Amino acid sequence: MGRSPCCDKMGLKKGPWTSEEDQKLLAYIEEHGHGSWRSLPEKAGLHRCGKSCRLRWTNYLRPDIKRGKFNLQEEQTIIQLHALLGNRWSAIATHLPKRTDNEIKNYWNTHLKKRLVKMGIDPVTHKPKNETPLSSSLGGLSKNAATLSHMAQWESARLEAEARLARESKLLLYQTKVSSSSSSHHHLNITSSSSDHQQQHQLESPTSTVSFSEAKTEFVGSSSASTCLNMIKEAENDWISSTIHEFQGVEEGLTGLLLGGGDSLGRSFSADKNETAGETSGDCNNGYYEEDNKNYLDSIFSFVDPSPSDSTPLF
DNA sequence: AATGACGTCAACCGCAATGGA
DNA sequence: TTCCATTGCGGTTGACGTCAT
Repeated sequence: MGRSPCCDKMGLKKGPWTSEEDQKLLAYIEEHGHGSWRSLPEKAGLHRCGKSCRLRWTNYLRPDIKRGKFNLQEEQTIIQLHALLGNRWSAIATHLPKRTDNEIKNYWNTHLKKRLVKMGIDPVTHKPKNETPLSSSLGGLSKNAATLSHMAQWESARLEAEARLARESKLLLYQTKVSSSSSSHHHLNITSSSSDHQQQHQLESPTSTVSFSEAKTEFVGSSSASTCLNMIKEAENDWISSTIHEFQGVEEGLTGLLLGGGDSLGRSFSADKNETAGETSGDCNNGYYEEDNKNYLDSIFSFVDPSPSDSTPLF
């Protein structure tokens, strides 16, 4: 299997994008769609490899991207989905529609992972690092863990299929719209009837300073494609909503854990005391963390096996 | 004010998956 | 079925900003 030679070509620019490059890429995609990424740079007059262009588009220039701080709901969703899916960033991103996989990955690595580690939870397994005392107190942990693992595999496969469908649908939708709006050079119209609200994103690149106030994203209808997307999105949202809802069934579980997580990211929480506890007590505050860990595990295992409560089983 | 440590995140690298010929 | 070009994905890097000393 040969590697793509595009990145090996000499003379291609690398590194941060300039506003001029952003404009060129944006203008080209608005008018023609991205088509083949490999041939795009030449056609768009960019001295970049196609891969670099694709990355810049998907991670930054795309109009349907929400930037800025993650809110509590998003943080919870990421942690919950990570517990299910592991480092499947693209699958996780599917359920945070306006966030890119790269952004989620970065956020996890720089914020959420550290928070879990600080609480003595293994960010890979989402289990306490020192499992022995806690697991014995919980009882049946290994059985539950196996169940969780099995379910995660099943869900993982399902999510992949869903993500693929959603991607294909979005692509179809976008291409349809681009071809029908070729007269507009500065207004990028993307249609999605699944979106209740029309949003105008004003994005400002930390690298370049291109303003997207002109790249108005207007969601107008392309009926068949949008209907298709709608259906997929509704099904997806139904599932993820019920899943997250189940997951959050033990309210003091993850939510409590997050609220009590307390590190520099406590910015979104009013958790001064917890921050103090987390940072000043170091690894000594075992009682505090054990309680958190138990809540955390409770939330996961309630999700896996809700039988003790009156929750409806998911499967 | 200087500088070193640390945190953040855009961008790159390279492998895997996919799809068309 | 096989080969190969292309795309997707996740891990990693490095530039830049901020904070601490």
